[in-house]
Amino acid sequence: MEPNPVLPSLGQEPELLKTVLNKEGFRFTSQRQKILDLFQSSALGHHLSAEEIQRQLLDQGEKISFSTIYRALHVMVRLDLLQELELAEGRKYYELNTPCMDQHHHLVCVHCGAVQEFDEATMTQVGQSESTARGFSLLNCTFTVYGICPSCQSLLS
Amino acid sequence: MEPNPVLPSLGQEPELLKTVLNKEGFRFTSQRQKILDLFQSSALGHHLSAEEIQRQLLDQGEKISFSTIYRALHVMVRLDLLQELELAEGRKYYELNTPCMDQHHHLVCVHCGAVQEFDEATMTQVGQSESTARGFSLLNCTFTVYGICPSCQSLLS
DNA sequence: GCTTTATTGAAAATCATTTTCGCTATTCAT
DNA sequence: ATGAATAGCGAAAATGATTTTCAATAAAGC
Ligand SMILES: [Mn+2]
Ligand SMILES: [Mn+2]
Ligand SMILES: [Zn+2]
Ligand SMILES: [Zn+2]
Repeated sequence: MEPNPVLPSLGQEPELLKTVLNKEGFRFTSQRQKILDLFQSSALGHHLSAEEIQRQLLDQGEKISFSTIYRALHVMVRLDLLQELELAEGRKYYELNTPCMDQHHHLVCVHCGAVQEFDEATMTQVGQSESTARGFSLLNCTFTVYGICPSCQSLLS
Repeated sequence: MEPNPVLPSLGQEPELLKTVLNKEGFRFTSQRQKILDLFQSSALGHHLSAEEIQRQLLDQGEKISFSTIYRALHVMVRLDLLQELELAEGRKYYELNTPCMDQHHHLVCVHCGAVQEFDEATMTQVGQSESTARGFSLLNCTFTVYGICPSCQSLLS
């Protein structure tokens, strides 16, 4: 559960989140700051769903409604602070956004839901070349590998 | 709208779908055959949602309920006849399954929803090596590139 | 400070998908 | 073929994550 030391500390200081929000006509609120803080303080490589965000904030004494959580997530995705992921069925996950060049990808255990991250420069290149080859302007690309993790393999065998 | 000439003609003859179903304890029904037929007769590279399946069947005079469509889709995914895709928000798409080695990937226009397919052997290799390196048993991997297609670019500029 | 209006929380709405249940149709043994 | 056992069907209700509504609140900017 260490704070992420690698990423630029956007929102680490309240100043910055407010600046980014106001630049686009959004308002700074304590709820949005708390949600961003949660991402900044959660373990590197951890992905949060709306439900987990609400539970964790509640654990630290902050009661925030789902409407507010979902609205905050959408705003932060639009501002490129967060990235939305479709790792598992039924719900979306969010993580701090990493600059396009350092994009990472995911290996998901379909049995227990464990997620591992990996970098692969090749991916971004392929995504880039495929999209330009067809005249698309690239927004982002996701590479997700589904399998069964070692511990689930031993449980199932 | 040509029938797909490349894939093995599973279900092209009623015999085969029945065989595959019965082998796993499922029953052959006319609804399941009609749904599979729809995939076989739709254009290569076309992806169908449950709603589109119902509409297209209705257009050809076959009324099938959503419960039946969803159940048939799940069965056929379990039997490896179909593959489930998460191309766009909010709904799932299905397509005839291609053998693992010939897996293809998708380029999606986030504005109009247009989908293009591309092959990229590299992907499967990376998925394979990443999963074995971490002790995962690989099930499948998806590479999806999001962008804006040429015609939407000109509309928006 | 004061005005404007974006944001909030609670509750209701949405909407793709799943489940329930009584009836029908397929399978398989006779 | 015939019949028993039961998987699958359709209609309608339920589910569950996400979105919207709306009255009250609180940022932003002058
Ligand atoms: Mn990640
Ligand atoms: Mn495809
Ligand atoms: Zn696992
Ligand atoms: Zn487009």
